[in-house]
Amino acid sequence: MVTIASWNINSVRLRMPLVERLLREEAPDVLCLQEIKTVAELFPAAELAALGYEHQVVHGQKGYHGVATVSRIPLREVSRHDWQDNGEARHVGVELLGPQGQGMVVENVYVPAGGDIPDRTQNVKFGQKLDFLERMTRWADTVDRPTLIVGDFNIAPLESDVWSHKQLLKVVSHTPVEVEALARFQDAHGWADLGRQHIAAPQRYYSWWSYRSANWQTNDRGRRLDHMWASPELAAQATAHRVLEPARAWDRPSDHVPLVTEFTL
Amino acid sequence: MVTIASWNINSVRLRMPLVERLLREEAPDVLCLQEIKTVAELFPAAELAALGYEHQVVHGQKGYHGVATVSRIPLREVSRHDWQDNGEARHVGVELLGPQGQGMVVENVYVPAGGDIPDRTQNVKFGQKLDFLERMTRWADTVDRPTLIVGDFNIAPLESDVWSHKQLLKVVSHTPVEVEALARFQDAHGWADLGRQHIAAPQRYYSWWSYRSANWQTNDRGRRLDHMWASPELAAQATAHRVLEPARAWDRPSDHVPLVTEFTL
DNA sequence: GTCTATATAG
DNA sequence: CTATATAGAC
Repeated sequence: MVTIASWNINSVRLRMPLVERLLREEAPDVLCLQEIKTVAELFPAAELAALGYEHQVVHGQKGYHGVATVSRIPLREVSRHDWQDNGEARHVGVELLGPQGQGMVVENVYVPAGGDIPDRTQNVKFGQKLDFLERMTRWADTVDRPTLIVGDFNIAPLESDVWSHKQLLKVVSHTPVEVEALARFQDAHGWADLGRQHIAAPQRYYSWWSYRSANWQTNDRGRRLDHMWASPELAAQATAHRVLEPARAWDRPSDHVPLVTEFTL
Repeated sequence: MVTIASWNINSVRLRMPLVERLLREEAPDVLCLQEIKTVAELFPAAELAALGYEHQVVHGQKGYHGVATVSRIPLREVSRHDWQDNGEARHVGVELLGPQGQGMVVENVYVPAGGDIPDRTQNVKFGQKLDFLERMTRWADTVDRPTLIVGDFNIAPLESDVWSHKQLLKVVSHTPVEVEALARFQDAHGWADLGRQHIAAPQRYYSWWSYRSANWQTNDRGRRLDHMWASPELAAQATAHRVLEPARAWDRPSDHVPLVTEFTL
């Protein structure tokens, strides 16, 4: 069995106590982090190694974005895509090497948030987000081996992925143009949405609650921005999937919670 | 008996836990704070009142400087001198009104640091510091009732007020021109230096250790920048004086430690 | 080194 | 609201 987790940590240095808690409580074999907000030199490599996650690939940048995949299973970096072509660190791909993971490819991605206005002409960031998705779709066309892609997609595609479909139709992350772009990406490889494979729509499923909303626990204005998607042949081996909602209430939390999937490989 | 404390707190909002600890451990009747670094609206008035310090005068400003005097004894504000004439909040004077303090005047002052270069022509801040002291001296000429002046004077006048007289002769805070300006201020009213009245030179007496010096506890490169000076008739009633050095090692400390003096009034 | 303010991002 | 980076102050 192999367990893989994904978490937008919103500064890994600030939240190492939370990362440690996740690793102790869930003990995933692989953890994919997004928004590490640090360069590789300042990544808490030693602490993670001490916790058993000695295999690490870090694609960081100063202050913003940045992704890292750490593992108890040996792995090697196989790609670093820059789907925006602007130097931002938003993806790293690895291949698991151990007797367990055996050749499985894990793509760790942090899709751009896309700014506030859902219009290419008024908001360049929105255009960049769509461009990112389009280039990622072209890449997906070429994927020819069992692959898992996880991370913060910054899009909640389904109605039950948001607290109010109607009120979020014009809010970046849930607009039809984004949902359609994500659907094209999904179709390009036939990705299986593992989250919804285990927690089927229209069940409530959120992975992110804004810091700005005060009583987030009561109001529950969440969105499912984080995903774990698998090649069809891999999806059949995903035996369990958890959304660690309690992590949103941990001390000084990330605004995202971890997702965990178990595979029988 | 009346106990009066003075402390450059270097942001009162950030260090309220330390202020609370001081108030619980020393229980002074009056606490004079410097460098509160906040406007009066954001001063932690309610917390201090809850600790028994319900009488408060706050002369704050946004981000920089700012002084406040809080007390268990009733008091009234009697002055707010702007000895630099630039709008900075560096002084507030109060009169104690209770049956204990009875008419004692407490002047709370934060003398400008003065920049790095001890030369008026090269460094305007150094000139402003000297101007401040000169105007404060003209004011001292007029003091005609028992007065205590406390605060961060930003000058260490004696050789034993610094870790190395020789190495600090050209360092702002211990230059002869500053020491002479402070001596003129002292002579203008005949202020008694209560610190040195109780811990006589050449004994070591420091109230400040720079954040920048790494092993400040071992190297002990301190300076006596904080003072409590009294009118001659009041000085005779100062029965005890303490320098709370341990406070420099408290969690997330100020770079200054509190001074406490007890009076039999 | 440790603060505050500001700008930018999410 | 919660982050990071930077500048200025001490």
